[in-house]
Amino acid sequence: MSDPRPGLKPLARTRLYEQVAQQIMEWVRENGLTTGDRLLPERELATRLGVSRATVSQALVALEVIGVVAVRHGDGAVLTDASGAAKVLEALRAHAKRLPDIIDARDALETKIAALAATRRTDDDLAAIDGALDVMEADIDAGGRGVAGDEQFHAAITEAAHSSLLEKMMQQISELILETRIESLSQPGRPRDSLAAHRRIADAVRLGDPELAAAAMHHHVAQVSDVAILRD
Amino acid sequence: MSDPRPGLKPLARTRLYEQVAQQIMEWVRENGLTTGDRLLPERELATRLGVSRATVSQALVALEVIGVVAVRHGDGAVLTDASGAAKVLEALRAHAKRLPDIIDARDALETKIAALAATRRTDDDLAAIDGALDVMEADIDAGGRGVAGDEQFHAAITEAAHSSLLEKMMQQISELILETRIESLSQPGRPRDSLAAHRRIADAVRLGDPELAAAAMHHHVAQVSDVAILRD
DNA sequence: CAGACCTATTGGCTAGGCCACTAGTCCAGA
DNA sequence: TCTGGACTAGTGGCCTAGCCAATAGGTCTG
Repeated sequence: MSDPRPGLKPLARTRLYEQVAQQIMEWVRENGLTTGDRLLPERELATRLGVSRATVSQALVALEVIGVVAVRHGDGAVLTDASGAAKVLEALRAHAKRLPDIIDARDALETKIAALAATRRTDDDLAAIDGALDVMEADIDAGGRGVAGDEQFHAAITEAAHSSLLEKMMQQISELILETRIESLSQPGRPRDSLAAHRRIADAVRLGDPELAAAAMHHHVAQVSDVAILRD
Repeated sequence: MSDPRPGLKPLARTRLYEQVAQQIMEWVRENGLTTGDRLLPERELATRLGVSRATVSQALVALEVIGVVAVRHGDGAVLTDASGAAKVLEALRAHAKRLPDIIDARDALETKIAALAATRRTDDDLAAIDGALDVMEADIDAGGRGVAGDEQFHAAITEAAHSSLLEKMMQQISELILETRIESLSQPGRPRDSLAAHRRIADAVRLGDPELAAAAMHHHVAQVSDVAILRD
């Protein structure tokens, strides 16, 4: 592993683990490995590539972060679907044009999130939720539409559900949701109704009643969607 | 290094480097470091965090791959995107792929999907669903576990919901499900029971009763998840 | 003052080792 | 027969110790 030409190469700075990772992927491609197939053991990769095991390990970390492989203690490194989260997200956006779809997805996620929040919320979570409601109310009192507080509220509820996966999925569709949310709140008289609906959700979460929370959230989403659909 | 949610357990296996990366980014945020600032030397990080330098190096590789730091030989590791600090934590957390989270998400999506399928299914959809049940039953009669039919069934239900967004999200989830091998674990040695549960869902969809369908699906997911957790 | 030359500091990588986990095998007991 | 436990081989996880290479910043010299 010696640099062939020490003379002129200012930017050739590649880490060894990058080359190793590249070679591994090349090997995978050449041998036509697919999802679920197991890579060679670290020790063998190390000897075959003429590097130390630590470097191979770094390469696997890189591949793992990228999402190409999953390294399993005591078992080995297996290939996972090469279509990373980025591609999924893109596909998501491409398919997400229809508003009703967005509403369906939002209902699915937020209803469950509300139920989970009711059972898992900590006191801190509750404080955050109440804080969001205060922000929303203050804004509405001042003549605003409470958009910021609305967003903050849903973020707080999501946080209180303590489920990273659901949180991630909510983020994926959050921008899409924002549009419908703004439209809804721009209807006269809506902000007050919306605030009340949020209060009902918050109360259910406070009580720790998952079914009530889910029902309240479902009602809220349906209410908001009404307007969006009418205007569609 | 405390898990925020103790009650639920086992799959929390995180690599040390992930924790190290999280702590580094946390430290960055606490000290208000921004783009261009230099991190502590690897050796010092190692001693401060009580891990080996190799592990710190792995963490830096991960952060480098994500794109938040650039490691410069002889100089140090500098932040390239301080704004990404929050995202990193979340990405790493998401990478932990905890089983309970996946179950939560699956429940959220499939319940809604079942309800939608009940209201939107066409006759063709229904035929596909019944076909999947037939496949499952035949397989079980032949001594199999009906895995293929099971997959087919859920795909048919998802199809019947006619929501491309939810479908995409389910695809995302199913990848995770496969990775954590829930599928294999979730075969409760009693394929007949599983078949019966599927029948109940199909019947509710046939009747066009969204609430019943949702309830049946929820029960099914809960049943499957129970087994997975118990057997772990 | 400008340039060459040290030198401390830092990352890059290796070597070797021990431990923990996984899966398969085999054997004893119900 | 079948279940469950012990054993074993193979694997990744992480550590210790060390040397090499690059960088930055000082100091020395002309």
